[in-house]
Amino acid sequence: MDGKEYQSEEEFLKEYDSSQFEKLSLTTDMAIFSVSSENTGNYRKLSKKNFSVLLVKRDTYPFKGKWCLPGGFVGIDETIDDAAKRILERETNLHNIYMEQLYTFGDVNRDPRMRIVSVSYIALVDKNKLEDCITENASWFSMDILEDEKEIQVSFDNGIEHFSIVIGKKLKSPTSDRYEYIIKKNDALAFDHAKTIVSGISRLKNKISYTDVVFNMMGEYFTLGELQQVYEVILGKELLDPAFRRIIANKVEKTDKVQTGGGHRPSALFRYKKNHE
Amino acid sequence: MDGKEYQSEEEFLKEYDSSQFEKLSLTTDMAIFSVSSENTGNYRKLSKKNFSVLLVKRDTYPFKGKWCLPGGFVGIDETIDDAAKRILERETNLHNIYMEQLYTFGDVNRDPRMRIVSVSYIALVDKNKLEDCITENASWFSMDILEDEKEIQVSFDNGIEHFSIVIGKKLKSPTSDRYEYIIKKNDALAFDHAKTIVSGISRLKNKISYTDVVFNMMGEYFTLGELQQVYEVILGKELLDPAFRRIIANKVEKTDKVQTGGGHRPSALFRYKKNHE
DNA sequence: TGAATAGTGTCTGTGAGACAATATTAT
DNA sequence: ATAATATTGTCTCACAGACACTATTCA
Repeated sequence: MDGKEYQSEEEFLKEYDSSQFEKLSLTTDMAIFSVSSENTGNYRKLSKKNFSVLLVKRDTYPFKGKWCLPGGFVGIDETIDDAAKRILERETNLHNIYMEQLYTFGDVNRDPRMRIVSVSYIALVDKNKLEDCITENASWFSMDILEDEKEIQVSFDNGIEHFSIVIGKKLKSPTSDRYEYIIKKNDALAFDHAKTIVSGISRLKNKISYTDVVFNMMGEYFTLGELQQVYEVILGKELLDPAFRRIIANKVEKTDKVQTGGGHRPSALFRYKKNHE
Repeated sequence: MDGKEYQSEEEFLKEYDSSQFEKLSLTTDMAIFSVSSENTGNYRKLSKKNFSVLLVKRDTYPFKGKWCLPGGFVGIDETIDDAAKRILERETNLHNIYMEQLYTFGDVNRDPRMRIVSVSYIALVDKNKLEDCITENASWFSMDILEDEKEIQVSFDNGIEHFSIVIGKKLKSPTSDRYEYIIKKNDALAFDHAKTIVSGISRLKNKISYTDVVFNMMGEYFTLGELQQVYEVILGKELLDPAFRRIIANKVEKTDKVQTGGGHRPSALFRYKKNHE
């Protein structure tokens, strides 16, 4: 595959439809993220929030019984974005979901059936609409993430099943921020989707601090405490109130609505301010 | 392509090899960037630097006579990264080049021949080795970039030919930093490579400020003035000396070599410091 | 009343922007 | 001597981290 030398671009391109370059199958897989809430029992306390991902149980070989990301094939007359959108809507029953291309995985043996290249996406779902998008075989898993210099450990839990993965990280180059991920432990996730999930988490974690993507996970109205919890759960660390409020100050606008009933001072409801400076 | 409803994941996956999902061709295209130098005539002055990209002239249809990014098909038994590396080495005669995946372009009609999806990469070449990698039909073009809120204009020049493109930008979502690019003017570049180049420029422009990727474009030894020029040319703006030196202070280490002969105070030669804090 | 969250004030240190000043060379 | 770059000093202002304090609700 590698040895042949081409004398010119012309010669090379002439071979574009030769049998040397067999066509292959293309799929898209989506890491659909949101933040789930869990009651604490204490009426005063806020609900515990969990960074969550939507997984689908495979009931056919290969990887029968394992969990995987929602995905499907890209049609020959269909844009990759369109395919991703189609799959997203089929899997969540929701529309107008935020979605962005993540990475294209192309290892030769990532699918045992045949050569399949996967263009992965991340998608973000309103945390108040988790219930609306549980279709057959799909389930939200909360994720507990432990990360250090060398590896990432993620524990998944959907209330019934529990499993965890360990992924090693290695910088692709000392000059870059790109990691090569190596699956060290994975009993429950199909294909290379463990890598996709970890890449997606990393993308979102970065992006939350320099874009407004979080608001795709919020309802129209939200309290700042709620918003802060979402930041904290994604970043995996606690934030100081005043600092947090400074950061998001010009991204949101206060409405005249308030939220009461929590056994504590009521909180103002805010709204995302589009086109802020 | 869109209408069919699947009762289950199983039913869906059963069809994985059905004719509904025809296989397609996959290529990779590379935006290979570097910084070229141009003599100023004045012995005192530093050479003028230009942000540059390597283009290849097509001598076959479609787009015969147009310029395009180096690229080629991904083999059925070949990783996408391997294909990219193979093409990069074929096109530049250089090894150990920095390379990272950029974006996967999958519009249905992006290639007039047939459905071809392209996984694009950016690559960065040592600015002292530009001459080493001019193969047949390939040429370095310097780029003059004018950017505002709505569009990007890039003028290309290789000393013989000159042309320019205009690309409109539109945020894909108000919450994101992702742009959709629309080609407004393009007479000289084949396929959708104008978009690829603009995406690549944008990626590099961002990445230069939070990673060390610049050093892939520098030789082993360099002066801080030279390094600053490279930053300036990529960022498209001038930097203040003290600020710049503060930023890169712990990324580089001073060597005992100096560079003289410039009609001005000699400059210390620095080296990239790997594993800095 | 007290537990819990909501919301604000302010001190401090870090770091970027800006400008000024000095150093050193080849012609 | 001069034009050009090399290099360092320092002032100021913006902003993040940290901590303290006040406000308000409901079982």
